[in-house]
Amino acid sequence: MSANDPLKDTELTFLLGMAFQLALAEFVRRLDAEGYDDLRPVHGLAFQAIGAGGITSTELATRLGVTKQAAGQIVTYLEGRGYVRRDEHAAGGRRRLVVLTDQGREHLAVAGRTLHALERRVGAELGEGGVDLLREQLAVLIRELSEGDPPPLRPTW
Amino acid sequence: MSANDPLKDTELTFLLGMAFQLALAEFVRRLDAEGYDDLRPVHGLAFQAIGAGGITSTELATRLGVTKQAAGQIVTYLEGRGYVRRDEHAAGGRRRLVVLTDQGREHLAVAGRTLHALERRVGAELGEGGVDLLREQLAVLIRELSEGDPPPLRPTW
DNA sequence: CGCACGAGTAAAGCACCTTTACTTTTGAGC
DNA sequence: GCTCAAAAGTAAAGGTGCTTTACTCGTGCG
Repeated sequence: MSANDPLKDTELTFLLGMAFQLALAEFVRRLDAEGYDDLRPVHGLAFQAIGAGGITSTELATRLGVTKQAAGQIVTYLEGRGYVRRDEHAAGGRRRLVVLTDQGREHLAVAGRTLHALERRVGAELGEGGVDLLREQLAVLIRELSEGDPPPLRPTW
Repeated sequence: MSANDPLKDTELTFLLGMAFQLALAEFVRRLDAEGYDDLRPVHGLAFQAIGAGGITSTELATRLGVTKQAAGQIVTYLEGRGYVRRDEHAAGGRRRLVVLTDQGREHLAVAGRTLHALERRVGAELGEGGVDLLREQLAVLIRELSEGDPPPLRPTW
């Protein structure tokens, strides 16, 4: 019943954790190999959140589920590395719009390709429905537990 | 295509992360409500790893993917709280066998019930195949990315 | 009986986030 | 126009929890 497959006895919550950490570790490992060894996992989330349109530090903080000071530190780090820039914000005020530099956009593209390659690799092993079915199931779970808007993806437990 | 459902545009890796963190947060929230507010997520993993048979600190360290010092600190904390005990180890040496106390076993039982309730709640929302299909897909993903034995579930990214 | 090895412990270091406290800019109400 | 609350951002210290470095203890092998 169990001796031959420890995963059978592992709680769903922990299966999710293992799957996440393995996927993330593989993602970071590949990026390291591409020369992005100055970026931590949380930076990947930041890049996704900044995206094409830019974002304010405070909004980034919300998306990452951390304080705005922490978000500010992350932005400063990425700025120092040349991945992002603090521009004027159209809405004025004290606001600054954090946008990707060319280098940042390039990284985002590489990260996207890497994640998609990973997804394809996993999809090839999944049975019928493939990765789309898994995605849909995860979406159902997320909607059920978050009761509405997508939750922040915090860098620590 | 996307404006109405941000999850559609979210990378699989990050969906896994959100699902994991939501499930874990709900788990901890329920345990808090039951009076276990002295326990952090990593302790849940420790309880699972110690289980019925006990474990050594070093083995626990491996399972959690941390140093043995960190594992020792966790054990000391749980010991101080009355959840575990350091017994003699049958194999002798400097080894100590970390085992659950009655209080620890009770917590493990409560945690198990809580996780199963969570799993049922999610399962009710999932379509055909239900939670078993999701578990199997996650197992496939984990086996693919870990190439063999189940990976540690580290407390930080 | 000497010694390497593995378990465990101790203490300092450090990474990364939070807390507390402040400044700057805007806009709404009187 | 002036006041002031609200929100963005910044600064600096604090804290948690892990790692690093370095050690001790017990065993078994030669």
